[in-house]
Amino acid sequence: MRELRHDPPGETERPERTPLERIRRRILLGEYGPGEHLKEERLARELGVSRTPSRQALTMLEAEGLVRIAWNKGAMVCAFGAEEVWEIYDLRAMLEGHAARRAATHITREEIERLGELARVQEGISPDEASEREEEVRRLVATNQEFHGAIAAASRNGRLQKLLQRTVEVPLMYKAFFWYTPHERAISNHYHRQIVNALDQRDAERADLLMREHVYEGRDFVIQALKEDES
Amino acid sequence: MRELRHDPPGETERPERTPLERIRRRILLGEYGPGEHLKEERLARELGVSRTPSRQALTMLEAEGLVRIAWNKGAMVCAFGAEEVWEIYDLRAMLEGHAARRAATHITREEIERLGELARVQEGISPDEASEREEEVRRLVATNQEFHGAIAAASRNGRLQKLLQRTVEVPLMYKAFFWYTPHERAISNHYHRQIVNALDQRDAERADLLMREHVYEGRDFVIQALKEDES
DNA sequence: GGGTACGATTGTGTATACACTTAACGTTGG
DNA sequence: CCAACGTTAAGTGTATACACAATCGTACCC
Repeated sequence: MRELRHDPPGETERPERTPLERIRRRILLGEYGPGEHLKEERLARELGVSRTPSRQALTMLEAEGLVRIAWNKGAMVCAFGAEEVWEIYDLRAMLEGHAARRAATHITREEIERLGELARVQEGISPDEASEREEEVRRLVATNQEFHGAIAAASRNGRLQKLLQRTVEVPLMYKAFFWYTPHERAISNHYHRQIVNALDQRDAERADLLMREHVYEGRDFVIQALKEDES
Repeated sequence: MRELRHDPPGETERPERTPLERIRRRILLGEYGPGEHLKEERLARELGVSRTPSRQALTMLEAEGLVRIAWNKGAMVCAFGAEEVWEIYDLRAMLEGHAARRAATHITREEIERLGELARVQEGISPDEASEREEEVRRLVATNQEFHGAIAAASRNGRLQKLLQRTVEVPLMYKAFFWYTPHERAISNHYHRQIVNALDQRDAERADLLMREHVYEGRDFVIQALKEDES
């Protein structure tokens, strides 16, 4: 049963990500639903490792706020109610606004270029493309993440960057884009462009303002969709 | 060698805290200095457990930002330069200001009473008491922590509360209170009182403002002391 | 018939065993 | 003398073993 060499014969590199990343991904994609009990042994089996790394991954995921671990009971995927989602966006708006403010004074010209490019790319991802909706949303999420991630990086505050990663990554964010109508996408794209402009003009105050409002509008939309879903 | 019962004979309860708490405490108290390599086996020995829990504690401490773990190299206690401490206080001011702002609308009368009491207690802890300086500072830190913790709790945002815990505890490594002169203590106490007043009057804007300034002044002092220490 | 106590099952918490990596040191050849 | 290499010691990463806790079902007693 036990593998003497950790790599199975014929598979020299490790193309798969770490257990942590794989479990996180499954949670964010909804493969492990809210409230689901994540048993260490099952995870270990599914990832092809032993309980030790799977357990460690769960520990890290708890620190990230994606699962809750109760003593002698194990880990369960966090379920967020409307109230809690509101709070998370509240935090996110503040943190990301602050990041944008700092970015205005620290960001380089190349980074601004990149942000502009990302904004344009995202505008180019429209429903009338020939791709599947699933794939389209996936690209939308990826582009959006890189945009916001780049601003976090430009804040030049490593801790803020980490905090943001952990605050922004919530399962709902993935679903949110599914619900976006062309109108909402256009508005979102508008804010992205305006934010790039503000950064380009080194206008910290306005970058902060725009980012906060951008996040707030995202919140409004998610909350609304959530409440419709609950009722 | 192996203990069949986890409690050694004669020691029925477990008065000591979990490995995580104990290691964290030692880091914050400076028993494990900045940059020190925390080897899993040594920690395990010192805590009287095996490598498994000690390793898990280190994983959590990394999530808290007190320790950095490099692959196949292990954990080392984070060392913060003046630049990084500045950034941490930057975050703390924003987060704690936000918490105060939210607290102004959510806090109960009993909590306000408690805050007032804590402020008074802290004012009562003065150098001319008959206690030792070590003990005096310990009580100062405890009271101060409870004050700020109570406001975080009153923000009614669990996530914000957790973020604050992790952001606030870092500067404690620098034992700022040891350096506080009577004058600085008086100023700090003044802000505490003013914050309680603002909360009592449900003045969110002012609570935010006061808290931010309070933190900024703490930062100035720590940074100054840090730079004098470096030179 | 229902509630309780007990046992079996399942799952977590911790200890230990072993593979693999890193680095530290000593050795040898230039 | 030093540089390159092999060897060894120390430390991390992972698998497995086993003790303990929780949970659930069942049988027994009232």
